[in-house]
Amino acid sequence: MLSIGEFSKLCRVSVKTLRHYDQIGLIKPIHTDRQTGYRYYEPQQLNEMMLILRLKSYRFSLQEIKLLIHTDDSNLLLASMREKTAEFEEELASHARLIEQMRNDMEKIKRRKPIMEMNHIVTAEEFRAVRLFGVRKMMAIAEFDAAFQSLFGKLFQNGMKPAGPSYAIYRDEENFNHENTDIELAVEVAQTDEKTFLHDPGLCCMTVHRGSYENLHEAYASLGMWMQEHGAKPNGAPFERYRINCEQTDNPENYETDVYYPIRYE
Amino acid sequence: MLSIGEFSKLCRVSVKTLRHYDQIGLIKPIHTDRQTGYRYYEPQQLNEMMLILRLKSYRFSLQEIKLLIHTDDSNLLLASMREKTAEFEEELASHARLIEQMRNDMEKIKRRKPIMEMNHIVTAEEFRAVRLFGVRKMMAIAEFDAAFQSLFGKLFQNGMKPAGPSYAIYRDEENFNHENTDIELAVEVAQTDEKTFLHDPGLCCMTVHRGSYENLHEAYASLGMWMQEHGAKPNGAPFERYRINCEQTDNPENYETDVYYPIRYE
DNA sequence: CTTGACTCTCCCCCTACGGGAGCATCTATA
DNA sequence: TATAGATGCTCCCGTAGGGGGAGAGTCAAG
Repeated sequence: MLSIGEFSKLCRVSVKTLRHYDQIGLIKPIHTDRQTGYRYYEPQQLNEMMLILRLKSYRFSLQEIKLLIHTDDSNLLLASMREKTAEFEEELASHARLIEQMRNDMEKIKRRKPIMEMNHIVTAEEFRAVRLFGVRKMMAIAEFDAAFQSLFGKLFQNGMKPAGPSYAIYRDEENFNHENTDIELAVEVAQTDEKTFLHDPGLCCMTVHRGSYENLHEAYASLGMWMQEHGAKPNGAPFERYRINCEQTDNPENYETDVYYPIRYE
Repeated sequence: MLSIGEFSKLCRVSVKTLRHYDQIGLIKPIHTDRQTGYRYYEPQQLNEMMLILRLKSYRFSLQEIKLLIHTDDSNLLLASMREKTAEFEEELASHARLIEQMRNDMEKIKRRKPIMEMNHIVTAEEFRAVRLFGVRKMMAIAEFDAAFQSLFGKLFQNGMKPAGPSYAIYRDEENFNHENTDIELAVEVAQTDEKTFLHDPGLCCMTVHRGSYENLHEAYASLGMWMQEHGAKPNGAPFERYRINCEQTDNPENYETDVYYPIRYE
């Protein structure tokens, strides 16, 4: 039997953390004195603790770890780990891009140039109406991939085929919210039936965004500045057209996205 | 002049976030109505907001960003960014190692083997006393690199030379604490003067840990299990000897660290 | 039997916001 | 111009993963 302090030293985890893990039921001491509340651990629990630490290093949340170690379903563990490795690999790529961008920015700083120079070219145009098939729901930007998958599934179920690029329309006229926005994902189709709709926002300002989606807000900022300069006012739901995306290229640096904002003049 | 909602849509940042940034003084609206408290932004502030978002994507905290954008010292910005890129690169490498380990673990799961198998070989030995030159202070594990730099600086200032590997001695006999532990970093020397001390912990159990330091706690857990099995009790400050570290190899997978825990028998 | 080390619970703190209540204000339309 | 509905305000609470510290109780060695 080890006191919490001894156990703490052997597993290199702070006493605070051990008490926290006890509280949330992640790892409870073998014995807790009813009178004094003192926690006593067994050396065997070091193994369990090491597993917890390893899963933590894999970025599982404590709740996830709790689930994973208290079940015997090795398939669940396997599936979760596959998911995490995929996340890590994704992050590996995005970190590499980020480092590249940081080097770029540092060069700019050395040359006394501002990091952020809005170099999006903005134009105004009457948007040529398109016929779209879409799904609309509350979602986060991170769910786009899955939502597009499901969209294409439904598309084929309905016997349709894509006839052009896909779109995201930001229907949310209220607060913009990163985690829970009212978004319609859609794709151009040739058919005209009751499951499709005509997307006809009218006069828009637009710009082309090249590169990964991480800097997409800069396109919106450019549109905002342009509207200010030209006395235009927002007029409806902005939308994005993914002209070159993961379907066309593996390298996010080559993505091309058209960003549109419907406008009106007072 | 843009209301907070309009500004929010143009910079793709939630209203909540904008109010938060106002509150902490990161970006304040150009005009705030004294009567109503309504916030009004200028489109020019989109530029500032984009800079904030970019720095945020570089993992600066909001406080750091506040400092960086409200100073004109481009050297500070440059230095901070260099630091961050270094961090990202470090993370890139550690992520790659992590992915490798996850693949390994997944293989083990598929073969129905437990992920954590304590395969450290533990032995007991009388530690051969060594003469060390060290600095002792409260620090975090993350500060080791810098602290060792400073240690070697002092070493040379005192006209000494390293005569063996370096050590970390965990003096903290109280709570183990990740962020603030009482640690003595030291290096073997040949001289015997009042600035050096004899490190003579006596009987110890020890094990060799191979690989990066991320899994070092497993070595401690192994020592803990061994002590349990052999009826030994902890007896003083545990310490690590870095036999093969970044000085000898570039690949953390090849690191070799001796982990010692002084013991006594009751 | 004392003393110092250890442990307990409880409460507040951190980051970077999100949710929601309750109320005020703005603006487009009738 | 009246009014409804959209938008805005402040205030309070919650999150994850603990850290810091107060105040009180407990354990073990001399």
